[in-house]
Amino acid sequence: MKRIAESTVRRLSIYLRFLEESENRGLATISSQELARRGGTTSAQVRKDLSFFGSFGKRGLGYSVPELSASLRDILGLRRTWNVIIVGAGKIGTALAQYRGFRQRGFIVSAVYDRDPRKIGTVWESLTVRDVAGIEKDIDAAAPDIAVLAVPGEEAQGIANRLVKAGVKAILSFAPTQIHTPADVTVRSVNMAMELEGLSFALTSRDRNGAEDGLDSASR
Amino acid sequence: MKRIAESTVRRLSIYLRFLEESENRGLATISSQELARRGGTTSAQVRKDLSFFGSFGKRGLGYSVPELSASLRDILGLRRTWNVIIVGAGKIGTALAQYRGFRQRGFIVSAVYDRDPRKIGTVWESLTVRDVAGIEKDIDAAAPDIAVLAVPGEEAQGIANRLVKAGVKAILSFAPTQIHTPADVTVRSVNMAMELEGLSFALTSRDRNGAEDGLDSASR
DNA sequence: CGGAGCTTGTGAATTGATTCACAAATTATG
DNA sequence: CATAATTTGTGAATCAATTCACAAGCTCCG
Ligand SMILES: NC(=O)c1ccc[n+]([C@@H]2O[C@H](COP(=O)([O-])OP(=O)(O)OC[C@H]3O[C@@H](n4cnc5c(N)ncnc54)[C@H](O)[C@@H]3O)[C@@H](O)[C@H]2O)c1
Ligand SMILES: NC(=O)c1ccc[n+]([C@@H]2O[C@H](COP(=O)([O-])OP(=O)(O)OC[C@H]3O[C@@H](n4cnc5c(N)ncnc54)[C@H](O)[C@@H]3O)[C@@H](O)[C@H]2O)c1
Repeated sequence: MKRIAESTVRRLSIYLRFLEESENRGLATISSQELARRGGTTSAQVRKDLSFFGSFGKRGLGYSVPELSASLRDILGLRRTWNVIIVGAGKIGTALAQYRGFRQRGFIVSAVYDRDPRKIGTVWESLTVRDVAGIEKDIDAAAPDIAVLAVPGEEAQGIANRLVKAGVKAILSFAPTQIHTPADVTVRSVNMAMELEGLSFALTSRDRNGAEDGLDSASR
Repeated sequence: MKRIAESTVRRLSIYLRFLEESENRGLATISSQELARRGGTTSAQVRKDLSFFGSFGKRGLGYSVPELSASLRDILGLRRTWNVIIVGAGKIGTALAQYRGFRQRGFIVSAVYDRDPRKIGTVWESLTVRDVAGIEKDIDAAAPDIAVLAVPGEEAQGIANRLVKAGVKAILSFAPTQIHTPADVTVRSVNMAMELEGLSFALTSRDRNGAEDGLDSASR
């Protein structure tokens, strides 16, 4: 099977979100053009993205909203639920653990870990913060699919190593440092400082170059 | 001036973070190779990225850590501080407002807004949550550089419109919806559900294709 | 039923990003 | 000081992603 670009996968997520919204509004069909308009891309891009996985539309008509929704959920692996653990019960870990958007899409937070004795044992909505010392044993027993890293930057690589050794194959990191893992472990990272620096760069270079040098109008 | 790719700017941020770490450890020089190893890329990529902005190294020796740090801060617009406001004093807005990493890099949160009367007026570390109704007046007076959007998805576009109208030129959104703005406003978005879906896709397609189809070993 | 009007799916062309590869510059060494 | 060992900076080549452009399929309407 062809290798799918990360940018394509990101767009599929965007299309799916808009499709679900359209589904709720009772819309029956949608064109690549409309999908593109809302997703900040072009209709050719939408069709090309979908074409990697098959042929989902009807010429002259567009795509059936419920069918394309279902196909995208299938492609993205969202027909099942995923068992997620969070390491680091700090400010960001807490926000994530309580975020309803995850559960709605099938990402079930099953455990939260920390190393601070003052946090271990505290309870948030049916989740008890556990001691990170026992994480390997827990991973062995429960085989979580995805681990979210919400520990300070200096700790992140060390925890990632432990997670990988214990068998975790997918990591979402919020640490502002690069995480290195073997090739069979997928890592995504969200680096908020980097995003702000991207804005700082854009604002600065806009000024430097005098006239507006307009980047995209829709967010990536 | 040449248009700089977003991927290049992201990598510059990564290089800078590692350079600052090296600076703290007292390292005097560093090679493109070492920078690449830590940043999860190649030495040619590092040199190419830097070459868009000038020539910073010494052949045979590498780059002076403090000089390259300073140049990158300059390029990224980090010699000044930036005035940041946060809209939405919920779970994620709270975490962000208290995050020390932002201030350390010169992003100063000057105000937080919400529309919930129970939240308006509450104080977090010297910041009082203000009523979003008055945000236009405040923007007029204080001209914040960057607005962080931490409101529910349904509210995000509406707030973005108000911000743009009031003159904001850079937005960092955490809403899981696409934000559309005129071309002279830069938007970055952090969509955590999308990141998890990317992991779901990777795990699923790995399974589907039997053998490992290894993506990158270093996070993007 | 036939033609006008859309819209998909997809090779081909184009644009963009990364990697290669090597001359030029510098340091280290004997 | 000459030679070996590094490492940068950058055109050229390659690889990847996006856009173009159009044949083919479907609907709708008279
Ligand atoms: N708070 C934010 O808004 C924000 C924004 C961007 C990035 N981040 C990043 O997210 C990470 C967490 O940030 P935070 O603000 O939540 O920090 P925090 O200090 O509030 O929380 C970190 C938590 O991790 C725990 N911890 C530390 N080492 C650990 C270990 N080895 N094992 C298990 N738990 C450990 C600490 O006890 C603490 O509870 C950091 O890397 C930070 O840079 C946070
Ligand atoms: N909590 C998380 O970990 C998390 C993770 C990913 C994404 N997000 C996204 O971040 C956003 C905020 O999430 P949250 O979990 O903090 O939600 P939340 O409900 O805790 O907070 C949202 C806040 O926005 C305020 N608000 C609503 N409409 C407003 C308006 N028009 N003007 C000003 N304030 C308004 C609400 O009063 C509330 O305080 C959402 O879009 C969510 O999808 C959150």
